[in-house]
Amino acid sequence: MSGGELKLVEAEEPEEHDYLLQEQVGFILRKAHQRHVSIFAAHIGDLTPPQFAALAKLRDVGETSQNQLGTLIAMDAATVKGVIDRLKARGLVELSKHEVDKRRLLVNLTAEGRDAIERLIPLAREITRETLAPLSAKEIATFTKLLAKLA
Amino acid sequence: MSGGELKLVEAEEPEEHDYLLQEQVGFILRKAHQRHVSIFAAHIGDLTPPQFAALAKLRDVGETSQNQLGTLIAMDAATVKGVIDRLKARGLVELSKHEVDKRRLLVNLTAEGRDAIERLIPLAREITRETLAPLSAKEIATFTKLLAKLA
DNA sequence: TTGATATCATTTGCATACGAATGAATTTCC
DNA sequence: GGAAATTCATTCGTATGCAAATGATATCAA
Repeated sequence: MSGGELKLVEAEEPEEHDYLLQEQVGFILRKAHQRHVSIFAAHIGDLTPPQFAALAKLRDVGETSQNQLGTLIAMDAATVKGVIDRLKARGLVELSKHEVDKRRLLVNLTAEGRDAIERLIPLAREITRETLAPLSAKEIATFTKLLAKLA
Repeated sequence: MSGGELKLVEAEEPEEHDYLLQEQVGFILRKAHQRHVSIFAAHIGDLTPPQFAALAKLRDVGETSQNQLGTLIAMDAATVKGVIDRLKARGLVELSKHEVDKRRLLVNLTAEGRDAIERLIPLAREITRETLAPLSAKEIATFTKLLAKLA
């Protein structure tokens, strides 16, 4: 009977597993993110992706509260504080108190910060290009659309 | 002349930017990863994704050196050390010295670690399912294939 | 065989990332 | 108006993640 034979074959490969880490989205997502960060670092060595995100968003929206900025770039309050502290220490952003709502800490680009982000944006375009380089133009469109659905 | 009118319209929207952070792969990749980690934590609260990855891979390959394990789960030597230290402190893995090559530190699951990973794998399946829930079956196949190309 | 290289692991330093606790200020609602 | 709930920000603790330096061991090659 084939049932008996199958059992014999299985006994010869007891290490067969039905759960493969390499196939789980979470694991691949983590690796893809790692690769992107590595590409980023190769092009922009003196700024991290979160720091760049903060500057780029401030360029978009102008002065905002630290918390609001955090929401816009998907960082919780504790994380965004550290990022802004470091940008402030480097003179790329400046902080001020909100006149009306005394809880709020306003963040804005300095002249130097504005120069920096304008200078870095072409490099950021290249980083995006290089990150997506393994895909064709059509695949890029598909991938970006699906990824956005998951984010 | 329409050229003049266009200039006027542009002058009314001086904040127009040609670089949008929300559209960059790196930024969306980071958000998608964040969402996955959040889903993971909701299902498996007492283990992080990297810790789970280490256990799952040890289940796959059996005893290996710490460095080799790091390669298999995409972690550098410094990071994997911290992960293994914590798993060892919780009794889920055990360490031993390689008999021949004295540089190597062998890592293996304990009985408790094996029980834990077997128990967690069904939850991990559900985590993968929930992470991909915004996509249809066909989209999942496409997305996974493209994501793997980027990782 | 020995000197140069390479590999394995550890440590240090820095930068996210987030939960939880805290305090200050504001808003809501009765 | 005032208590309760909410919002903004900070701090603490824990856990990745990686570069760089270091030390121990192993391998390679002249």
